[in-house]
Amino acid sequence: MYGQNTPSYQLDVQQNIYPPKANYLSKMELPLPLSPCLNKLHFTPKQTPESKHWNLLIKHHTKLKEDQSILNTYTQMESLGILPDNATLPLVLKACGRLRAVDRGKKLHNAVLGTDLVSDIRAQTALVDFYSKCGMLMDARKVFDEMPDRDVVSWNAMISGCVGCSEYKQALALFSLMQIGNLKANAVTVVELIRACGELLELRLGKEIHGYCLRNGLFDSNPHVGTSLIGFYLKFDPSIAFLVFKMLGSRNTVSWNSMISGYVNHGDSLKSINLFISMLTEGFKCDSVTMLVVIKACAEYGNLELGMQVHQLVIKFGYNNMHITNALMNMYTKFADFGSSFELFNSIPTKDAALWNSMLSCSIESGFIDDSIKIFLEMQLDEIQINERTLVIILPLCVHLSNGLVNGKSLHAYAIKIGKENNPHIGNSLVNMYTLFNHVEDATRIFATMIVSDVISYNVFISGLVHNNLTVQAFEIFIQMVELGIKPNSQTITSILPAFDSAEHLNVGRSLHGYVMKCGIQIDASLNTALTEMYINCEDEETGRDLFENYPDKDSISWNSLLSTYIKNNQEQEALILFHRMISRVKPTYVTIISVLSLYTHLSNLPQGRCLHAYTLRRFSSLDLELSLANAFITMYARCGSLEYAEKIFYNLPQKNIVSWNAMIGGYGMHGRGDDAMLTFSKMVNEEIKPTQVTFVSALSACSHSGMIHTGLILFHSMVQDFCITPERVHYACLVDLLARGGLLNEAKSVIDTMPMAPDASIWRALIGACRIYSNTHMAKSAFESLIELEPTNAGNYVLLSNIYAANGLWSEVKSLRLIVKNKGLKKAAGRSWIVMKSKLHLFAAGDKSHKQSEKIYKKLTFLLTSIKEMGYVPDLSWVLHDEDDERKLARLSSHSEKLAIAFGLMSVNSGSPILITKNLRICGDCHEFSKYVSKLTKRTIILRDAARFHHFVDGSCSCKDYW
DNA sequence: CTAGGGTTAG
Repeated sequence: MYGQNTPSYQLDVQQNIYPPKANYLSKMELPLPLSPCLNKLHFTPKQTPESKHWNLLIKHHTKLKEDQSILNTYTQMESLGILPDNATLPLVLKACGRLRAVDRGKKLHNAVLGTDLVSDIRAQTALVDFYSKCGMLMDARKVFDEMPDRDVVSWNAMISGCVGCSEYKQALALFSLMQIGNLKANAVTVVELIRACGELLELRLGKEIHGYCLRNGLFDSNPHVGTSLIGFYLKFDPSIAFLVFKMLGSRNTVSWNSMISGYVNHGDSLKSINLFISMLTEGFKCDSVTMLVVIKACAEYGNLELGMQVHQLVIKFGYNNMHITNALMNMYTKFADFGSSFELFNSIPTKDAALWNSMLSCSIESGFIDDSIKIFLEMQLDEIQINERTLVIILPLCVHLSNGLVNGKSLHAYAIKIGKENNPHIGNSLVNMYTLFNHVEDATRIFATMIVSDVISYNVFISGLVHNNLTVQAFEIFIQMVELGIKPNSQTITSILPAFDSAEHLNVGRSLHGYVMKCGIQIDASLNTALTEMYINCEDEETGRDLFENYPDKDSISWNSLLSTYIKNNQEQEALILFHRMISRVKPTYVTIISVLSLYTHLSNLPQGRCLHAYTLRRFSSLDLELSLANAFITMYARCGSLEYAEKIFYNLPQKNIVSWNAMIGGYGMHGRGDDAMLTFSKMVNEEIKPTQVTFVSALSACSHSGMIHTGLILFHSMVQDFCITPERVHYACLVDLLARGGLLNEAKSVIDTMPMAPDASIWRALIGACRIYSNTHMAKSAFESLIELEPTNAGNYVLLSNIYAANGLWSEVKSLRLIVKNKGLKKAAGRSWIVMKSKLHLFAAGDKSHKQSEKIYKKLTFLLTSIKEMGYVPDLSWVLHDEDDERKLARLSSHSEKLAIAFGLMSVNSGSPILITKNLRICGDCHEFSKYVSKLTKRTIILRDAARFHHFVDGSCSCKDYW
């Protein structure tokens, strides 16, 4: 049977001619037909002359490291019934092991069973190697145990197999057995043992092996030994590793690389760069790995120039593999040179997942979320398998997407599909994602099923709980980790401290501070910042301040944090003083600018805002580098009354993101320019930017402020139908506001009654506000009852209803309302108006006489009132809530804070410039009329920002068309 | 039978 088949095989072989080219096939000596009972064996174990050629061929491929060719050749041999000889079998098996060709290897094993190869020590060793490389350690061990005799190499193969299969303890146990058998370990043995000790973090044992090496002369016998010792000590202490490195007699490129990379991984990039320089000056050859490590060091060290020099070296030496390109990309990303990173990416024709992942990180880092999503999709179009690292990179992006939770969940499903749900990094990212979406239950479930819960997992979970205000749970998890012996690090404390943020938490906060000192947790800048914030929030400002002032290495984050704490606590003066101290010491970051900007925006301090703009252009060279900064300036200019500047920045942006568009649409809306808001909205849609929930809030309220009821309704429907955005409570609030202010009170009410979630206070307030315009006291009263159920202690709510009663002359109702407020001990916020002159803030309260020029201001005010009365102005006393005689009411009305501010503005602002006034509450109706008349009388433009919007008073009319 | 190398928490 065998003989008959032979000719066809000959043909096959001829088609695949290999060297040597001798016409060996014609000389082929056909084996004798085998007896049928031996059929199972299929091959003859006999060696034939031509089998020598095949074996040579295998050796040839081995030399060239062509594993696949080895297997192909072996396939040919198999079909010819030729067995590899004693020297070749190990080569084939090794190739099978490297290629994880389990079936081929097993088949080969079966084939040699019963042949004399079984008793060959090299063949058996090769089987041990093959099985362990394929992860079949039990099979490997079985072969090993049944071996008739073993030498060091067989022991090494078994030990190495154990290490390869992460069975480190078994590897060490084998070493003991070896010593009992009086067999001397060689360099290969100790290299594996050192690796095992390293993986087990067994410092003591590793040192013993180190001693064994020294005693047995293994330390300098082979550079692998020293290098693996360096790698081992690097897991504990780079300075010990360096001692070993210095003692090394036979240093080679790999040992240098190991030490250089060790320093980088320990965050000591400077040492690693210096070591690289010594390597060059001592004349050692570097290779592509050296460059790879040094690129990482340059990125870490943060010196762009050095990094570019290394890049040039890479080009000069001609190293370009994907690893190098990837490292360079990451370096440029770290330097915020996203363009270079992108260029490198494009320069490579075939990209693997790791390169795509780096491209994704680069894009995310550059802040363009939409581009990042595009890259993620392109990556899949390029048929790149999304791996667990991709997921870890992309998951944090979900929080910024309009359908983020859905996207996050499908990524979660994908992780399960590719069997990576138990990957600790995936677990951490998922816990993080779910907590940010306030899905604490999902996060808790994932955390509970995580196999590896290290410090990082605990930190992520704790900060997630803190994010959800679950202080008690966060603290419990903290206790749990301590009890489990997982050492909290500085980030753990940094994560948990924000949970303790009021005076009653001071003791817990202090004890955490004590814990830090007791455990010797290093206080880095961010932990110091967290402690500072904790003390300030817990009203121990002195300790907080001390911590801040005495910390030597304050980074910009420390400054930014205290700055924003002051801003949050309305300590404006402290914030500004701090800002000026800061900029003389460290370079402010865009976070600094955004915080200070928010302060100026809040205060309507346009002059200072403009100064900050100029300062930023000087310090940051261009706003384009940081889009969020540009967006913050758009908001600032819009909210400080200068739409012109906002537009200037907006239209000059080389690239806009969704926040830019939202800021501009919101800006137009606030100024009552609904048409422009809608125009901008359609431009945005035309540019294929997908509007988000936030966009619709801005756009809907723009319609509302401009009385564009019809447009608003269309927009609301389009949001659901065309943009697939499920309306949230805020959107219903906009809708109610839109309808109610347009006079469709019943329709507004029916929206409230049918909306899928419970209305909140702001929705009821919108309805009540509209009831005032349309004098519907009945609906106002019932809405009010729902409102105070939600917010019983907000004095403003009572004032709102009281206003309506007063306007309709229902004085007894006004009185009883005031009594309720008085009995409950509620205080309403005082009305304040201010004007910024030459960066100085002039603040006025009603009836205020504290201003330096008070006398002149009142004189001016009296003059204005008299003049406009002649033009037809009639004071509307219904805006006075106090039940007094008309004379007192008039006096009160005449000294409202906005009137004082306007009078002062007219006296002090250059004619020609508009007068910019800001009010903390909504403008009073009488003051609104007053402003219209004054603008006509004085031919000045008055721009007033109240709590809801802008009013531009020009020549007797207001931009809000009395619609507010 | 053996040492060093790219992308992964906020």
